[in-house]
Amino acid sequence: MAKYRQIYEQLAEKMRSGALPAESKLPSETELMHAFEASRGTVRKALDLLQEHGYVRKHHGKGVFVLRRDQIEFQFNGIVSFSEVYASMLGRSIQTTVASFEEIEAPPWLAERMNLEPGTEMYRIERVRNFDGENVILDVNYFVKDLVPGLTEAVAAHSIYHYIEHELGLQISYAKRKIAAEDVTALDRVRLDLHDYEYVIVITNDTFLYEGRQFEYTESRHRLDKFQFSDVARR
Amino acid sequence: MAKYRQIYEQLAEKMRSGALPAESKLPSETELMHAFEASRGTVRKALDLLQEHGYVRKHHGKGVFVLRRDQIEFQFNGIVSFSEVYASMLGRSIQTTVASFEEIEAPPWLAERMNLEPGTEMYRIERVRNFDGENVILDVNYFVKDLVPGLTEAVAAHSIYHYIEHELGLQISYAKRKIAAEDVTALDRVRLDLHDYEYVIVITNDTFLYEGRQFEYTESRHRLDKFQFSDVARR
DNA sequence: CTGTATTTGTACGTATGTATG
DNA sequence: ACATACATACGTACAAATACA
Repeated sequence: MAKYRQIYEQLAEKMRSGALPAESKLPSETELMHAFEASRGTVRKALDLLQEHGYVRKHHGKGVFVLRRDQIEFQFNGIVSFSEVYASMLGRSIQTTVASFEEIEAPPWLAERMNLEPGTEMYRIERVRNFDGENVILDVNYFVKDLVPGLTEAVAAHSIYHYIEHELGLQISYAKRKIAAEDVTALDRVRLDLHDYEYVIVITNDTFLYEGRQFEYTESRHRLDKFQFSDVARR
Repeated sequence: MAKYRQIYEQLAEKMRSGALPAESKLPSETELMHAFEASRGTVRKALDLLQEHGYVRKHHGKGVFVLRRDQIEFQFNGIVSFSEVYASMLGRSIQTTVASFEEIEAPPWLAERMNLEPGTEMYRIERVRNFDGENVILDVNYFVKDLVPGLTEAVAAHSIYHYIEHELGLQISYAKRKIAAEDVTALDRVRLDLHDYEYVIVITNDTFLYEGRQFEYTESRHRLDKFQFSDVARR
């Protein structure tokens, strides 16, 4: 692992364990240089990463300060699937059914979007989230088969992310999300209890591994009235 | 402005204008060094920023490639005000008009939400964003007068965040945001060109100063078809 | 398949600027 | 005025991934 990542990990671990408590000031860059036997640029790169990930805040001329932990954890929620976050927010349970589970070759639009070879083998999964007796969310997942081998319908019914991280031991790095309203499609009408709604809120999700390779593309399609998203942003 | 930011701006502008089209490869770091008369580290810092903001994707050993970038997009990495997001999007006509500017006492629902004394003095501002000749976004801002003194209609027409940070020197710390669809209100019908849309996407925003005091509550109401939100979630 | 050139990634060292106390 | 701490910028060297002859 790169040196600046090692420094990042060690400092992050100290913050999580409480050895570096919230509100406290980190040692200066010069001190960290000596402590880790690294150049200042390398130390700075680790600190930049910590700030980007919400662990610390740098103040020109003052120092680097540890942020409160609750905000960090909130950030962690961000990468988990929306339906799960949504469920925990409402304190109710959502029932998931796997509506479709296929192995396909990547269609051209997806291959281009994910920067894959045409014809790459993929899993395509449709899952419906039922809340209070109504189907309100449709998740369509595409996974690269090579990167996420051994996916089954049983896993899909449980938690795919848990499988990826704990069973396969893959490290998820980041996800790009986009939220927008779209016209209802024929598939939406089949899978969801739409009533008279003509639009759905669509969350597209491109998820990347630590090495920067994209292993997933997902569309999460929500009925308008059952959609809610919240987060905390920092300067 | 820092040199790496200038390089960032110039490259970003070329991508927005199409001089550097999507999918194309940027000149190598060495070429950019000579073109901008900068060191490689400086060029790299600009490229890192471009990647962080979703303009490009760097590929080890291959090069740096321009990503697709469609319609109106909210780049929500951190707290960003409207004019900051769209300042860069010149060439597409976006105009802001202040539709209403009042000094009021905090209504009960707001006092409770912001944890204020009943009757706290506030500014209430309505601003309409016109995109390609249509009014598509309505912002309703509430500011605590004591914390943001001297706000005027002229400031509101320009950039309130710029005023708060640079003129008043206040430190914004974090913002809680929520996004949901809501029924169109009478006010929406007055201010926006809604066509037949019966719903708007509403982003509510509670913004806090560094000491933890809330100074702002804002509702940003978007016409369905002109709403897009994107961000990057990291582990 | 093999070496070579190209391109980005990491790391180090140094110098100077800017904000804070 | 002075010291401290972070920000920017330059230069150099080597490693790692990729492309190509």
